[in-house]
Amino acid sequence: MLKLKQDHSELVVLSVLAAGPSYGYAISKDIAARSDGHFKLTASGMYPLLTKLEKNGLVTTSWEEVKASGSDPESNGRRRKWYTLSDKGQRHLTKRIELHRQLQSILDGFVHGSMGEQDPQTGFAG
Amino acid sequence: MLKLKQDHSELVVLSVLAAGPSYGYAISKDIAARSDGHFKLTASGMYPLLTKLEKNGLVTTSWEEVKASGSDPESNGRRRKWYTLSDKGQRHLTKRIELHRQLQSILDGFVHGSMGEQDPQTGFAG
DNA sequence: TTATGATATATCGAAACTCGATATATACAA
DNA sequence: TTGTATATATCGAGTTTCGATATATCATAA
Repeated sequence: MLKLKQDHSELVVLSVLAAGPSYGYAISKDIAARSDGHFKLTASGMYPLLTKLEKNGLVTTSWEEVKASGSDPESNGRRRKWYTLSDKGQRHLTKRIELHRQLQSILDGFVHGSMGEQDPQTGFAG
Repeated sequence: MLKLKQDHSELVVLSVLAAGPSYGYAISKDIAARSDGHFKLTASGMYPLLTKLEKNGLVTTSWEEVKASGSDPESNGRRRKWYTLSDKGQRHLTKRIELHRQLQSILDGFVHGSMGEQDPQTGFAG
């Protein structure tokens, strides 16, 4: 299990939303699935983050009432809060990715040669 | 100026020490120079980090008295605290780099294709 | 019917981290 | 003697982290 800092979480969530609107729980499952379980963004990390993104105007939101197939039409079903990447969000993501790549590039300069013998192509020794 | 989180700072400092022993101030200058000023690890970030590394046994330390060339032999000069990467520290660094590369690899999977038209080789649009 | 797990959103709070400001002291050059 | 560089270190207000907790619906099987 790899730890995701908020910075990385934001990058991943925005990237997921760049593919189309989604909601907290689905994003969480999506991240776990697409990382083979290596990344896990739990509720306590997800919702404050989504709230922050909304507050900063990077996403727009809307509620969906999820009715059960055979349920009472009068009853309130589960509620889903959908998040859609805004234009501002897309621009932010683009900059964020540029910054991420720049960081990696410089970081690699430091890391390079600090590991002794290992395959530089894969980054894994075992 | 790119922000370095403690995780990254630790990786960079350990990588610097993998090249040979150094001390706080020199490491700080080294990092600024080798990153063309993009990374800056200031005293308030550096010393707590080095103390933590020492506490965890990743580095060993020793003090050096830095005498001025023409100074009174009796006077106390400046004091330098040298940090040397321990075997445990080298093993930790190796694992840390593997983890870093694994993280990047998965992160790239999410980021890939979230930027629209741009050169995937360099990661920079402008 | 009941209980177990999945779906779904959200906050709390203790611990850890961040980073500019601050403190202290020596060395050296203008 | 004044300013800048060298050198280590802590303080503290603000932010981040993340397991625990709370609430409620839905689906399935015992």
